[in-house]
Amino acid sequence: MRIATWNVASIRARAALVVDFLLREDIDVLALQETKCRPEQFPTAIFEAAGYQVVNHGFHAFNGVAFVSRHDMTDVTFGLPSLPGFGEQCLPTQPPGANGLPQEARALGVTVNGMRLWSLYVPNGRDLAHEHYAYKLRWLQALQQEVAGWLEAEPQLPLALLGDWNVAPLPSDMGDPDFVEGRSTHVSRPERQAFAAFESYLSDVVRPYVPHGYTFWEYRGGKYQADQGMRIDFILGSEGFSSAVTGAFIAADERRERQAAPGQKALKPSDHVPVVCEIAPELLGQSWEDEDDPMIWGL
DNA sequence: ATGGCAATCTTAGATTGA
Repeated sequence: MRIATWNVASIRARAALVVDFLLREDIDVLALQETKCRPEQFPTAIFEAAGYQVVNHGFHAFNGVAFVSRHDMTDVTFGLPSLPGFGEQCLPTQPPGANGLPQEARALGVTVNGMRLWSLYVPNGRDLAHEHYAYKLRWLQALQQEVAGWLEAEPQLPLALLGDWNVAPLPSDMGDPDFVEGRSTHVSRPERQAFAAFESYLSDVVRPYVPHGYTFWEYRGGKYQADQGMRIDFILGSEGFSSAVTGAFIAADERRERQAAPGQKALKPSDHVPVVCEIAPELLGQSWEDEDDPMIWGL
C-alpha cells in the first residue's frame, strides 16, 4: 500500500488535482497540510465519491491538517496539548497550547492498519529574529519529546511522521539561493539540530530511494523552472514502520503548470509536491531487534 | 532588486507562506 504526504496550499483550491493524483498514483493514505479551512469547509464529498474517507483539523483559513484514506482511520487525535501555540487570542473553538497562546491546527494523528500516522505542519519561522522562529524551535522540541515517550512505551510501534517540516536538513536539500546559512530560516543550525533530534528515534524512509530531490519550489521568481527548490517535506518512520517500506518517490511532476481544459478554470499547482512511500503491510511491526533471534548461518 | 506569486478574508489591501 502507498502512503503519502502533501502540503496542498488550500484544499478548496486543489481538491480536483488531489483526487486526480490519488487515483492516478494509487495512493491509499494521504496526509495533507495547509488545508486552509475549517472542518465544515473541507470538500469531503469529492473525496468520498472517489472512495476515500476524510479526517480533518482546522480552525480558520491558515494552517490546517488532514488525512484522506481508503482504509478505516481510528484513534483520531486532534493536536497535542504539549505543543505551544501562537497568536493573539483563542477563537471559541480553539484551545490554548502549552504556552497559553492559541493552539494551531498543525498536528493530526490517526491509526490505519496498526500504523500510527501523524500529519504535521511545522511552523515556518518567518525570520531568524521573529518570535515565530522561537515558536518553531519550541514546537519541534515538544513534538520530539512526545515521540520519544511514545516509542519508549512501545518500541515496536509502526509510527510515521508525515509532513511539511520547514527544515532543509542537508546542504544539498537547499537549492534556493535566497536562503543562506546564518541569515535564513530552514537552514539554521538550531533548526537542523531540532530535526536531527527526531533521527534518534526515526529515519527518513524516502531518502534511501531518492538521495537528491526537492519537494518545494517558491512560486515567485521562476524558481521551479530554474530548479531552485528545497527538500522540506519528509516521512520519518520508526523501525517498526521503516522495516516495511519497500520503495518511495517524490512526485515532482505535480509542480508543473497545467493547461486549463476549454471553458474550465486553470488548475494551479501547489508550491509543494507529494512525497510517497510504498509499504508491505505484512512486514509492519518488525524490528532489527528481531534479529537477535538465533539464526543458523552458512549451512 | 525587500520584488516576485498564490490564496484567503477584513473583498482591494493586508496577511501569510518559506
